[in-house]
Amino acid sequence: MRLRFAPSPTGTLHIGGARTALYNWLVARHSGGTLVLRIEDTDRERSTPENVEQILDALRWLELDWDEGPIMQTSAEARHRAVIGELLASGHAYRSNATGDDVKAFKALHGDERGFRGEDEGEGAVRLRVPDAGETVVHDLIRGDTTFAHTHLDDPVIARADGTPLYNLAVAIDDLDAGITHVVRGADHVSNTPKQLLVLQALGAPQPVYAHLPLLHGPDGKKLSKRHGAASVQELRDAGYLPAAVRNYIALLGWGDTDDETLISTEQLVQRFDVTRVSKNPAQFDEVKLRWMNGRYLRELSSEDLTATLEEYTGRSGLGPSVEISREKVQTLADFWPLAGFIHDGPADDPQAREQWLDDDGLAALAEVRVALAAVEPWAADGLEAALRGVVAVREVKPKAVFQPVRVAIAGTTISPGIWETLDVLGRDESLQRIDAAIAAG
RNA sequence: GCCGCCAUCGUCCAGGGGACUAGGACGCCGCCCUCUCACGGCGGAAACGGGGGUUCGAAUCCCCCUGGCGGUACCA
Repeated sequence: MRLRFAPSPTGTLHIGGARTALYNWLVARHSGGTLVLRIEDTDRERSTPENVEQILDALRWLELDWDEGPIMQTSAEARHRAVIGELLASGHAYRSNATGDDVKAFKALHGDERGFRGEDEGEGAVRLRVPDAGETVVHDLIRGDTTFAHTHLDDPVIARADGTPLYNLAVAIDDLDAGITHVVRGADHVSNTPKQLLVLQALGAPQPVYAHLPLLHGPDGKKLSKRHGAASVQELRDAGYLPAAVRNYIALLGWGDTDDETLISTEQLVQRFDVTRVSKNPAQFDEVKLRWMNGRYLRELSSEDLTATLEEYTGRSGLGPSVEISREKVQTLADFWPLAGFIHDGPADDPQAREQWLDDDGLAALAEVRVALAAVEPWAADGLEAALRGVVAVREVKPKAVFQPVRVAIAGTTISPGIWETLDVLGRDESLQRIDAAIAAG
């Protein structure tokens, strides 16, 4: 079994493309097949080394490897031209100057459901001759058989007038040459498939097995785009998602096991994935669910691993203690710094929080806290909690009336990790200093 | 327009003639926990697009309609 993944070289690996890559990868790993990576484009302008490298980068981040490639499709143009010549010589194709308008005119004359048939003019674009009778049926692992009557098919253009190959010719030939046995790709290609099959048939070549994946849409049912938040794996990476969580989530977009489980390790995915069970319905990408899932994966990481991941993500070091007290509160890597950055960079500036909690009552409470804290020995969460609760008891107020002013004093905002854990991490000197500063500012 | 595909909670997935009072997950709502934000726990609302068939029986099979999507390029 040989599969291929052929992303377009636009420099962005869209989520749909990522899922296609994942599914190919899962099938290959599950069956011990070979996965070939091909950068698919007949347009040299777009296939820049930078763009290709970005695609590869995204694939590597997802931790999807390949067995052969990457191969640039554009490098095979000579072969494509040879095939075109062959098709022309055998009468399976012809040259014609017919334009899109000519095709429309033909249909107006012969009826809308009648496919375009051109004349051999000896020059112009190369069109494949579709047989007048019969039909081409696409056998699909996911969708079953789809029949296309030849009478409905237009003679497709397979090469430009200058002889450069077009997509439907190029993919067919490239897959053939690469010995691809299984083509797993997006459902937007089903209508193209009969054209590719006709090329193969004209060449007397064997056809691969197809599996067309349902399309992916954004939350509004429209095409997935930046407007929906992250739309590419590069954006997902920047947004602080874990590759394992992304793999898990994306695998479930269009596929579900007989079980009702939703948290499935990649190892399990490889073991259980069955392309024939892939859904035929288009799916919507829902970042909210991905966030939830990412949080679950984040919490499964050991503190050491989480710290290392977070240090790489933020570019900071010495994050261990603050990560430890924040891990229950973040869903993505990006959530960490806004929550706990104040521990390292000093209190945040949130005037509203100060105004609300550092009023006369708050300041009075803070002053008592300052005294109580100074006596704590040793400086550890347990003793810190006891001291703070002591102040609450003496002042006979709600805990919040004491804790929030302290929080605002040390964090600058009303949201932070647990208050005594934070004081613990901050240390005696820094904590008292921040409280003093808050009292002085008030 | 034409060709083709698809149709279960708001979303993702399960159920593929009787086990369905349609199941799970995210989200939402309520309660509990609670120093904020979260985590966690418990409970709840929430779907078979419509109409015809077939059948003793249809979410499940067939047809029509509707809706969505894709293709219809000298794009990929």
